[in-house]
Amino acid sequence: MTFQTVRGMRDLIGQDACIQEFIEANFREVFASYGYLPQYTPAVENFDLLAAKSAAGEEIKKEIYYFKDKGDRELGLRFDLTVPLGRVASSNQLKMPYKRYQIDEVYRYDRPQAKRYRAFKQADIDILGVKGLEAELEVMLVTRDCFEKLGLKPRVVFNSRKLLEELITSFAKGREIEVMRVLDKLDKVGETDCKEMLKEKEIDAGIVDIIVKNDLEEIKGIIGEASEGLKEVNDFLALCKENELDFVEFSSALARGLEYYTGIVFEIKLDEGPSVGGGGRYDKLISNYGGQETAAVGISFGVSRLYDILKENGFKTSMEGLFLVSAGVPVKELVKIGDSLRTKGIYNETDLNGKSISKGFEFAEKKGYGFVGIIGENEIKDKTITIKNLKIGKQETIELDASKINEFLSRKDA
RNA sequence: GCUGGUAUGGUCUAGUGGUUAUGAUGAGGGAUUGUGGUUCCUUCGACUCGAGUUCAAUUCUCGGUGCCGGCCCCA
Repeated sequence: MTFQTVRGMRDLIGQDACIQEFIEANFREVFASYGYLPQYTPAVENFDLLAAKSAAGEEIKKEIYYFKDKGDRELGLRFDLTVPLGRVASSNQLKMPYKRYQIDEVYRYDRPQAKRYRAFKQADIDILGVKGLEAELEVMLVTRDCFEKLGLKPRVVFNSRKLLEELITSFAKGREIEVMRVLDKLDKVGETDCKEMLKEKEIDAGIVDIIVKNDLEEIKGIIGEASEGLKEVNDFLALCKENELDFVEFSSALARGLEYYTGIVFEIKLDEGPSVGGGGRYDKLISNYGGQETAAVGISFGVSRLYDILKENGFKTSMEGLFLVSAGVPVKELVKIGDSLRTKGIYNETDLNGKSISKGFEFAEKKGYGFVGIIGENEIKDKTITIKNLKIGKQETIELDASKINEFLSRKDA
């Protein structure tokens, strides 16, 4: 009898876990370089918080993991990292602007499909207390840096919730949410089906033509020059241009599912597959949770999906440092040498089982080491170490000295 | 929540209404006691679960569950 992971959840083992760590480590570095601080919140929240109207909306409510504890309290697992942040911000006096990142697992009870899991990791950054579009801009800069670190080219499409709402209002007043849902699917189902869906709801399908053209001049003609949403979009486009963020583009079709957004919304895409991140401005969430009215912009990157993509691309992580094998000397001697190297900053792993040299090589290779250090009687006697570069097969016996070893390890070839 | 397909060791796979259910790969141990990803030996390890049909079910039927997709929704 063995046990499986629960539906829609998975283990990451060995090098697979290293790939995810690689993503997270790079993101942390980028976040830190902009002054974001880490934040931890529990996976379990009160159900009321998660289900609050201003947070989830009816659709995602169905996806909340819900349960009662032994004290009959109604609880749920977080479905994103923004709602917990909203709780934190509404119940603490944070120094503004407050910038934090959180890389954590979130849970959604939906049907597992391609790149869709019930437990998945997000890396989320948020800026609280900044009303200007500079917050949105910074979020784009962070996005650029994060994807660059992973060697991926993102495409960010954005829209303004305000603009979209104004536009829809002029076609179908009072049914904004419904129409938004349909338009959001434009990419997927195409123009004709989209119109068909609107006709079924007895809504003027003319809006689809406007959306497809994606022409801001034409939109201006409909919602008027004074439109707040329009200004927002134009200003943000100008900012992106100034900063050479050419991966950011306007799309009047983008809506996004979560209901807390109030301004600019983003979605991050790659050439293929579902989106790998998204976010936007949500200036009302914190006050809806009983806090002060607080401007807020955030974005989250889908770590689990990015993991899938790196994995599909054949990405491999490698082990830093050396794997130490013994050529006839007791393992405890190796442990001592390894220990002293480590205090000098050289990462190393000792073959604790003291297997044969050939087994040691095989093990090191499979685990992803680039170098094997061999210690035998000669090396002990001369205070040296023989290091072999596994990739090119060359080896050298050098002094047991941190700088000499580092020099060898940093040599790429020859 | 709706819907299609599928289910054999960790992974990939052969096969069958009836003896001990293939093969590969993998993992553990060993053969070569200072040089790897080669070879050889050895060990470990599977018919998704339940009900039904049947003398007999891994095999056929139905249902549950998982997995792979599509819709809804979404990172």
